[in-house]
Amino acid sequence: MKSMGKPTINDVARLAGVSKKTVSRVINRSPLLNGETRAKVEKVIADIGYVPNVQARALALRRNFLVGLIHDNPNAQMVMNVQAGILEAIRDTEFELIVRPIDRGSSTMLADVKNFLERQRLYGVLILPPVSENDMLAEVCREIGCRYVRMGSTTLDTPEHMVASNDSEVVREAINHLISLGHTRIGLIAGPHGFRSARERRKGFEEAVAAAGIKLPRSLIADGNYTFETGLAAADRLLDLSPRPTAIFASNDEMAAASLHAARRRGMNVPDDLSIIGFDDTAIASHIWPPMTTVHWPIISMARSAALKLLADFFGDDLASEEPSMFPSTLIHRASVAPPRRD
Amino acid sequence: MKSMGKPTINDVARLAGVSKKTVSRVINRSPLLNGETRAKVEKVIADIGYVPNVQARALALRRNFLVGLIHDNPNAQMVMNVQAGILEAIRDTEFELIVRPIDRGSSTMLADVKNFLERQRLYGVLILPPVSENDMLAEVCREIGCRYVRMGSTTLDTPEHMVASNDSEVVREAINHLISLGHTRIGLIAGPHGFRSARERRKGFEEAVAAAGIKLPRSLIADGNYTFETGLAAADRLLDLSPRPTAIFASNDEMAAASLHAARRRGMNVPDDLSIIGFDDTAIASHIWPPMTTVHWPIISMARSAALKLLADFFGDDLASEEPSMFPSTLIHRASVAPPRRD
DNA sequence: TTGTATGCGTTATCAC
DNA sequence: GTGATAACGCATACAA
Repeated sequence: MKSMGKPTINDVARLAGVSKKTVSRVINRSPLLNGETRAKVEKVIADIGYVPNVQARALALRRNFLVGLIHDNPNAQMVMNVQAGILEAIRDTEFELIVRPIDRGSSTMLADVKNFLERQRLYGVLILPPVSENDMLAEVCREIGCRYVRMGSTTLDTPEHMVASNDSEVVREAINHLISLGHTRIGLIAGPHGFRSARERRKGFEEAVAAAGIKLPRSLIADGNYTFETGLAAADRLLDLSPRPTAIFASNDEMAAASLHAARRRGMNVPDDLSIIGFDDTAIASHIWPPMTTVHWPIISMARSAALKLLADFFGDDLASEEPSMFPSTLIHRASVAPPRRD
Repeated sequence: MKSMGKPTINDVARLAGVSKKTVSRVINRSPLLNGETRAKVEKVIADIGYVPNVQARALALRRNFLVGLIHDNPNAQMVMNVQAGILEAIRDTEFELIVRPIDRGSSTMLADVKNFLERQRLYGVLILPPVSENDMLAEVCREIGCRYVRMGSTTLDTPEHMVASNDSEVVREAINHLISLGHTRIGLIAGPHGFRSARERRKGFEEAVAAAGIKLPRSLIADGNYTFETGLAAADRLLDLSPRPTAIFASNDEMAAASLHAARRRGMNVPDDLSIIGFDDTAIASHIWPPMTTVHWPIISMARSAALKLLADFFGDDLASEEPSMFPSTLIHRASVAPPRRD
């Protein structure tokens, strides 16, 4: 009896009276296999509790059954949501999730990622914004032959490599809502330059304002960095203006929460003295007081779908490859918006 | 020239005129090696850009260079913080992080984890609360021979397998602070039964109240589940009481934020009508208005330290094994606490 | 449909 | 100190 330790494919083959290759075929669901043989092998596998060795398999296949998540410090809640979506997609499969944060400013970023992908030989990677907007990164994946799917705020790649939302459109809708309520002095807290999502959201804002024939002084646009602190500074700049804006659209929830914070710090009332709309619909939006009107960004669904796309040829194309590539965001009405106060 | 694709250990051996094993010794820093031979091999490695194949290595060593994170749905911010801490510890090493959420109610949980560990052959795993409190899980790790470090709110294991905080102690301090301000009707929103952290925090609360000679009607303790929604319900129950509590200690920030939400929904003012203290010091605590007094739980440091402990024998014991096992939490004073209003 | 021989790239054994 | 050879456990090519 050589069956020390964990049973291997050899043990199964010996006990079932077949060759290793046959066992291998059973495991990999080869279609051309006698039903009886298959049943016999499967019984042995179940009996002795055989589990294929992933390392050996990875070596032979030159490929791991790991899904990578590449991201560059967007906010915590978003990364968690994405992870939740991916994990939902790979639940009950043999895939596992490996997390890889990178430093988008770093000059060695591309080389780092390349190194990472070559070393780990992942089955595929999901790339989050904002790094997902970097075309060279996608090019690296293609070069190496690593599957990839990018997430973003607008279409960046072909459908099988992309899952996107329609940010500019939904922001237009949000701003129109403010305008229809009577707001004309609306401030924008923009996201960081270079972020496609920031550009798209700003574009939607500017288009809506322009379409309504409202002229937009440059001072009503304050730059933020998607963080609470920069949001606070931007909101303060906006609220120092005279006349003050009666509404603020912040390019993400953190900065929107910061606007609320800044307003209340000055003793202002939301929404009576100031209406606020955020973007993302993260937990904080519904947890703060008053509950905040915001754009629901279907990040979990997007991530799940992206993961399914990534695994399309594993699942056999039928389902996964038909995953949608566009996920419309929607405006969620809560309590941080009201008509402007009559002066 | 057989050097297609990526260079292997064979290429290095051939070019350097030595055997594979010698190259292997260089890679693994074997002490018994001629300095000249080593230099020669290292030059070739650098010249052709050889990188060891992790899959082959994993197969031969029966062990991967992966660190696992096992957790069961604590809040998002906490998981992200832990990931940040781990990633900080393994930055610039060959280790990668693999994330594994599990279902603590599931009857197959232990088997699932065992399966996961046996399949992936991780270098080690970090276990987050509340599952970290499950001794059988640790036993599974030991059985399999997988390194592990548990995180928790009190000592659960030997120092090399444990990183803990002193929850009951710091909660006592927090409650004493309320009492010193003149509060005598203090409500507790407890965490879920079965969570050690919940028990520790409740213990600290009860001890402080008892020590001050305050009698604690059962009605002043409301059960929550560490989620915003259950916090909301618990806070409502507390605020429906007559007389109302003048202060609430919530066992985590989410429930504390919910208490603030509930109070403001009734038109109450925080801290004038109600003082609130939370636990964790997650982002929401400082982002909401008023900024919330809470207990800072040094989760990132704990996670980093836990990861270093896990990698202790890889790094060579000197540094990592001296990582502290106890991380004291501290009370952060912000604006959600004030003396009780005179009736 | 099934079996045989061989490769994947590393580490371990045990000689020299 | 160093090298030949055998694991490690699975998949692929090609035969049968």
